[in-house]
Amino acid sequence: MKRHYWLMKSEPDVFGYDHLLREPDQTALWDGVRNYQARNLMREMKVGDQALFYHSSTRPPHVVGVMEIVGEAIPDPTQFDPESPHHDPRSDPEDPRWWAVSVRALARLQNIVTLDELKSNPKLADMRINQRNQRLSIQPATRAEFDIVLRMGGGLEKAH
DNA sequence: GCCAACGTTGGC
DNA sequence: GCCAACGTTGGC
Repeated sequence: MKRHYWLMKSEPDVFGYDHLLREPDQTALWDGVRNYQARNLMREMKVGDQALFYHSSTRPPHVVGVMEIVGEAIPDPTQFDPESPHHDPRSDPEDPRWWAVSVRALARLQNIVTLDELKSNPKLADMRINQRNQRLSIQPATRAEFDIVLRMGGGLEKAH
């Protein structure tokens, strides 16, 4: 079965790579996604897929590490939680609107790869983040792009 | 804090 | 179905 590759954004102040490392088993539900395109992409994810963890809304924006998809999409529980900032009162529990995958931290990059570096590498010109629709919080990547970013980051750190 | 890009909502 | 108004994202 073919493994697919992704880029997933999160604000480090809200939920960064360090937060993921502190979770039990370094595993968390990627909840709170409230964009249909991003949701649809999450529903395509399979166990074993890998994703770049991208820190947005920070200076400089950058790729920080790599995650593995360890659980396919389930209904995002935060949509039904009135206390959650992601609560969606219009979502029907019988037909949930929002879904979330489980991710596990694999390893940090030796060095972060900044958005500027992603932009200035001609081999990454086709990456979504360098194009229209760049704001999508979940983006597909090719294996080649994934590998290039890892190389730009000096490879992965040894397991934590 | 600004604002461009883009998505969603809802009146018509 | 159109599109204006409004909301969100996220780099700068």
